[in-house]
Amino acid sequence: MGRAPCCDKANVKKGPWSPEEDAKLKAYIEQYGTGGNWIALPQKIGLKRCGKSCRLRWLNYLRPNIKHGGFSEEEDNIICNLYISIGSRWSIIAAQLPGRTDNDIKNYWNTRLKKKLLGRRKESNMNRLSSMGAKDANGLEDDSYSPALSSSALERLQLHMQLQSLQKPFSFCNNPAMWPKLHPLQEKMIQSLQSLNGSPTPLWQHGLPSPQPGQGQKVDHFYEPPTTATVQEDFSNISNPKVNEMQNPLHVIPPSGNSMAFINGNNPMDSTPVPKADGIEQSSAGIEVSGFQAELDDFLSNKSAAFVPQEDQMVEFDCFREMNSSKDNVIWWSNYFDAKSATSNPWDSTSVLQSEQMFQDYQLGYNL
DNA sequence: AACTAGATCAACCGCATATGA
DNA sequence: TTCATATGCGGTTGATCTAGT
Repeated sequence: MGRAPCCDKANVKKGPWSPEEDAKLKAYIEQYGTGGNWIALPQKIGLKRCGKSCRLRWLNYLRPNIKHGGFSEEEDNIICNLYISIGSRWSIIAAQLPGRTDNDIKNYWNTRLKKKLLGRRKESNMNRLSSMGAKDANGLEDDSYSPALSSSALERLQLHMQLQSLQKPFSFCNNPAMWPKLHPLQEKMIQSLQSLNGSPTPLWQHGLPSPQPGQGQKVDHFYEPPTTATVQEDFSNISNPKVNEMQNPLHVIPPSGNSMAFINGNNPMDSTPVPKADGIEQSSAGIEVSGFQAELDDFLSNKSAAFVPQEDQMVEFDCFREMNSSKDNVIWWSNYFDAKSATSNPWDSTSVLQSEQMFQDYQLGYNL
């Protein structure tokens, strides 16, 4: 027994909207609003459309102040930074870009920005490889080790970054007043973990920017570039989920639905063969690690320039430089929550979730 | 001019979550 | 608390456009 359809598929028109349909929907909503019921809306208007389709059409195309195309470099930068930080959570990303819809951003990322990133990466690696003779240590021309930062590697890199941000779970927010309150039991657990770690620093403040003089001031960075050592530590931790979980319970916080697949112990670096993606699959975890590690080292040798760019480290992963990335460009993040009011408008239903949803995610982790 | 491949983007689909009875 | 329904979201599809041959 499947789920009941949201509408009578047989009597519902699909495909592109006609100008007449657009006009009807727009006029009705502007006059009466949605009435809080999208499903009933098409009947009221006399449209042979599914309610979901009406909603989508309104949100993505008809509502006021929608911008299409012509993404600015600043917007590119925000999208890239956010994607790397939180993954494909388009609604949250869209909430930071007034007038942009999640669908638009998603399309833009998938069709252009991603290629821009990967393409630049490929170019730079090709250059490097050609200078190295394009052969590995064994003298083999190894197709399986793509000179480009493959999408899977990028994904894993993203996972790593998410992992890092989980180890520093609130590094996105520089204002302690906004840090969520922990359950007393959780605080106790963290205290005991601190004593386990022998760390005098509150665990969850590791990696947080140093306290700034005065709350609400702009911060220079929100992301502490991982060192190779910390990366290796991460993966060694991952390879032992139990220990990992004990040492760092925050690893179990899922930042998004489509990532952190190793939460249940299915970490990407264990010996289980991973699906082949972009020719990077290796039969042995060691090779997999070394391949990815090489990419990761390579990337990290640039000190995650996207976040804390340094002149001499921006040669390869320089897409962010192209987008005028600088430490100033990540300031928006410190104002993430303040931006909510600025970017919300009565028509922008997607803005509503924003920070609440992010906190829900983290709270979910705490509730585990 | 005709064809093809790749790029783009609007729209659909199914799932997860929220909400209310 | 449970269940049904509505909503929101991200992934995917397919029609259309564009550039190259």
